Amino acid sequence: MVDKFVSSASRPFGPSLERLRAAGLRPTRQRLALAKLLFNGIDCHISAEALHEEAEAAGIRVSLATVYNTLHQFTAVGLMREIVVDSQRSYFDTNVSDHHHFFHESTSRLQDIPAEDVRVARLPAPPAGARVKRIDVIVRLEEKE
Amino acid sequence: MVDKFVSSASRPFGPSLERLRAAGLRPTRQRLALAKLLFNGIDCHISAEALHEEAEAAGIRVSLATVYNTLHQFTAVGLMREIVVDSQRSYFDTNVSDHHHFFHESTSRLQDIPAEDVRVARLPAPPAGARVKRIDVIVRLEEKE
DNA sequence: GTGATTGCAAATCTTTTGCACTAAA
DNA sequence: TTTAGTGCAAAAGATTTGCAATCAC
Repeated sequence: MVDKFVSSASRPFGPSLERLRAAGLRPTRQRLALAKLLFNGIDCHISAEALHEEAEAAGIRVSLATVYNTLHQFTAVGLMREIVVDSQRSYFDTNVSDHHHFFHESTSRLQDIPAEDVRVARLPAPPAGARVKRIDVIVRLEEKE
Repeated sequence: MVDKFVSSASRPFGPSLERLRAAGLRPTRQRLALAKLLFNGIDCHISAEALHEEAEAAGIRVSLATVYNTLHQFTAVGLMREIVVDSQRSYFDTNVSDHHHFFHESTSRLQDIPAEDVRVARLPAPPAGARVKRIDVIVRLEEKE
């Protein structure tokens, strides 16, 4: 088995492999396959169930438990982040840069709002002993009539 | 906001009964008891499970299913609102005025931020066909050091 | 009385866990 | 070989549902 890819010129598995290696995650078949689905250059917001279905549709054999594990691992190492908009289901976002979201409640679809497009001003100081970890702005949308 | 207690002398069941009637909800024993726990003048953020425990501690006999029903009914008629901060558990807020939240992740505790203390500026226009239903700002806090 | 409301237990749904098995290093 | 990672099925929580019993009006 080839265990070293010396140059980026020959990347039979694409950049996903290096991405996982750089994050300290062992590049297993399942992680590589999911990474390829997720980090294809298009920012995506997805639930575990949806990713599992997408994987099956792509002919990738992964268990749902592994999809959950993988999404949480990717989140833990900063490759993704979790978005909390629905108390029944978790969504994960491949865009880890500072930004916010529109949430279409009727379709449960998420859409990015660049950080520059929102200014959160005059925020009171956090209570003593606490530090701001992140500010989430969720603009909930409903259908117009 | 506190003027509801002014003429409580003439209201044998307190303001809860009228509050329910005004909302078009039949004032059953369970709804009245939960309303009294919830609308005591202090804004509170609570989960269904926690309210159920609080009710039991107060000697009120209510099933958890009824607590869920009641919280959703109160929310539907505008007496409360749901706050989504944790994908595993729902929180309900007795403060239905426009405001935002600090969320202490280590303790799962919520704290109000008055609307005046946050300015969300330069928000892009919502996509066509959609209307802004609400803007939620959640300031996630972690413990310092 | 009549229809709304409740309790209870079972069902559902999402997410996690335990453990034997497989695969990366 | 050695240990991390995986699948599977079962478990765990949170929430909902179905239906007979009960309550408000």
